[in-house]
Amino acid sequence: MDAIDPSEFELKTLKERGFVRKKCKVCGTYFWTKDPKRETCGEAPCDPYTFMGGKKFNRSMNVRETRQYFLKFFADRGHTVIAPRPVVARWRDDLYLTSASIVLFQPYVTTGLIPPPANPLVVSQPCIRFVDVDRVGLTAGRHLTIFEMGGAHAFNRQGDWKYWKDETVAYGLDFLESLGVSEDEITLKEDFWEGGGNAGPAFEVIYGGLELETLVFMKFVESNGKYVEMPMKIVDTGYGIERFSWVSQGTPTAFEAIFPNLIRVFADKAGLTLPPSETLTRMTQASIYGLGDPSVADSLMAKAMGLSSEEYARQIKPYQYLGGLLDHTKTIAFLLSDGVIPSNAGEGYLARLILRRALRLKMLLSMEVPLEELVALQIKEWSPDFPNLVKEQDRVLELVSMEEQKYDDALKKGLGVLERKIASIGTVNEDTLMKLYDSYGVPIELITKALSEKGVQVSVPADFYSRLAAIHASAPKGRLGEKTKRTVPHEDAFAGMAETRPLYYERDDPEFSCRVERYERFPDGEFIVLDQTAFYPEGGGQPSDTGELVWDGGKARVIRVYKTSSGTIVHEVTVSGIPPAPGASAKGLVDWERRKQLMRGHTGTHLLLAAARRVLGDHVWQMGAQKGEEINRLDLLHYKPISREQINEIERLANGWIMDNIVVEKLELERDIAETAYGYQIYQGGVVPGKRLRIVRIDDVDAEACGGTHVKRTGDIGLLKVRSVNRIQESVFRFEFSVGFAALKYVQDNEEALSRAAQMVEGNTESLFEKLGKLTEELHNDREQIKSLKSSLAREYASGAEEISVRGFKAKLIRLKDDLEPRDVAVEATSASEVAIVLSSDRRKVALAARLGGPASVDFALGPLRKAGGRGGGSAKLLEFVFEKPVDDELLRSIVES
RNA sequence: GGGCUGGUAGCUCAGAUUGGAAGAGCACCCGCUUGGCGUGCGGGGGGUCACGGGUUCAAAUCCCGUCCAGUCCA
Repeated sequence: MDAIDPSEFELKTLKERGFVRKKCKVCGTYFWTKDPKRETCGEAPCDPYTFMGGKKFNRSMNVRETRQYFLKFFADRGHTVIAPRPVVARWRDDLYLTSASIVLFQPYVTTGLIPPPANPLVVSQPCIRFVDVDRVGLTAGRHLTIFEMGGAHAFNRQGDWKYWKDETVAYGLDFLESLGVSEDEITLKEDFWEGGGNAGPAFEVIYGGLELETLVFMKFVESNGKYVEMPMKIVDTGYGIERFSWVSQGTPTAFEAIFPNLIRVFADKAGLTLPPSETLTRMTQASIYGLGDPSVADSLMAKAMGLSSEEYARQIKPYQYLGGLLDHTKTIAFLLSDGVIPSNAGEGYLARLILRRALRLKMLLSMEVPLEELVALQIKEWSPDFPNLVKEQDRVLELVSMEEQKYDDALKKGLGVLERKIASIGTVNEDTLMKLYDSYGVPIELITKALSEKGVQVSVPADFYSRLAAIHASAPKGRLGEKTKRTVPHEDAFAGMAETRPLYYERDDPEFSCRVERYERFPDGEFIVLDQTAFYPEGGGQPSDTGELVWDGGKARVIRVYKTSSGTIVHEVTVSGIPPAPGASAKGLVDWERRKQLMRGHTGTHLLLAAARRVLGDHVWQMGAQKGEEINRLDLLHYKPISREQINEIERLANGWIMDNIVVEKLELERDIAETAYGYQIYQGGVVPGKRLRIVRIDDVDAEACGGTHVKRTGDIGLLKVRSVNRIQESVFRFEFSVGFAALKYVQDNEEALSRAAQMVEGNTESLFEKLGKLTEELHNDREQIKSLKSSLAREYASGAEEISVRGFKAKLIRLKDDLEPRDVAVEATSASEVAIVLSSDRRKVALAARLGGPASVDFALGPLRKAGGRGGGSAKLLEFVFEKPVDDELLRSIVES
């Protein structure tokens, strides 16, 4: 963004209250202050922290009291309090975590498509951000991965204007004043905020060196990479609940303010005595150096505190680790209880990342307690305000303990590799260090610790991480275009056409009448657009319908059907006869057996998902789905292997609902009504755009936002049979299943296969496995027998063979008459003589072997055999050669006897 | 979504660069040692070198694919 227009910040409120605009002589930011002599913006590190060392507000509030105070302040000023949402942003497909309160309203409220739940409104929203995860602890609690954002929002549009900049700034200043802060101590930094596709000018409200509020005037929306002004003008404010609580309590660091009890419990478990307040206060003062480059932060902070690096490491670092651990364990509790499953790929990696960071901090603090116990304490601490935490407690704790076990295993494995490396070559090279980290997941500090314990001098290169990043960056990029959404062919050609009226929702009839709007022929295909159609266009994992179109003088086979973003449905066809003229009336006929299978599959998918959630738990989430005439696919999120019994139970539940023949309702609901009635789980199949949602509801079994076609009653599915369940990546399981006739066919095919297998082993299906067990055993025994027969046969050949002398060693010259491997016979024959020369029955293969452990060798023959035209080679003890033509007996003799 | 490792005896792993007669430790079985247990010594059983192709006279080893597992990054 170019420089912001300064007039954006010239507000009546500020001028009336005596604020003037200045430029910070340190960071160059423009800011507003009542002190005309002020030269710096007020925020650390341009200014020192001054909010510590005593209570600066007129009241002391813990986090809950701060939240309540904040909500009441805005409720008293006409704002409606709304409930916070989960930290996992299920209602969005572009964002994973709730990172700000405005996230709740993007994109549909911010674009004006649907009205806000109230206006103006206020919410205290738990938010998770990982951007500053490196600084948590280092900055005394200024940075956290989880925090509550107090958001006061107003959504303004022409004809419905609430309030804009002046009132927003007034509220911001008044809020601080209500806490006893004088306006003289406040500065407002000019800023430009952007996120989630929106942007606008903003004020950062600074007190005592700390940013306490961000007041954003959202007025731009991103369009084709540029920001354009949008009709809606949104007040988007964020009040740092934890920071206000911190300042109000006057604690040395934020951790004591946020976790007044837990900090002591955690410290106890770590056997750690908390440093005296004065020390911590000095640490917080010095922590402005934690805002810069993290790699030098510690040495700068130690210097600022007047401590040696040893004293700093002993007194200060453990406290920072403790703060990090307090923060991380809270984040873990919230993340996991909202349904995130730790994983090595995809979104779950974020959860694993924070879990492993917590485990590392625990290690650095030499805490022996299981992480599970610490997370349980967080759940207990926060569940009065967030009851979902305790509801999901069992699963959360199970996941935490599984992750700790997993990490333990990984580290043991990695450190074992390191140990063996040291034992064998005495040291490790940089490649091994990289591999230990990249492939085994051993953190660098553990590697260095293990090395120094072993007394091995290896320094980790300073550019370790950047080299690692370079390895990852130089890796070839994956096939592009695979991820790109399937687009409508020649979409441009159909732009601007009217929406096609879909008939597939309102009627269940393969036949329909229509009018041809357009016919286009391109080198790669022919396309027809109709005024209305019963052909379902592909979408939501359901493939498009096929069928026929007939008009006067011609007809067409419909191969595939697409829907453009503007709602025009395009039929890809092969025309025979005369192409249709625009305006011609036509008749359509959908391949109904196929469509019926697809509808059964789609409704079946909903039932299977619902059954899996009943059997495995509410955390189960759809990760993808694809319908097909024969086979349907459903990928589900789950954190441990799914047993045969569970699969059977899921199948049984789904088929029970099928037998109950439940009505499948299709409802049109307002988005927020649907969300309230059924929860965010309506987005299992993906987030659907639009103001109103089509909800497919199967009594109290399942309700999902879905644009697909469904059967009328569950009984129409007939039968649902799971064919296989495979883990396609960690924590994602792919169910393949069939419905209706395809399911029946699958069962029949299986039966057929089983009975054929039984026939092959000359048994019946009952005795099949017993029979197979016997056969396997026999096979094994026979193999052993063949082996021993071969060796006795070889010994027989050896004993009957002509004995000659080769290089002074006793040798046997064997000519095989059977189809035996010369090599095997030669090896075997060395038990009878020191050297064996074996010629195959077709006289094209020669093997020479010398007895192991003896002085004899056969490498002398290498040259002559090669000279004679043989291809082959081997070792001093074993040679093997083949010849194009049968080898002459005399030639062989001359070679070996020479 | 992308990258990097790995899969060899019941277990932990070596062997893989440089293709040439499948290994070690632990566990198991037998014998000796001992009053007995442990120990020590000696011997033994146990292998589709994940699976499928390819290259080669010859593949655990090299190449391609599949499956399974781990890990890092976004």
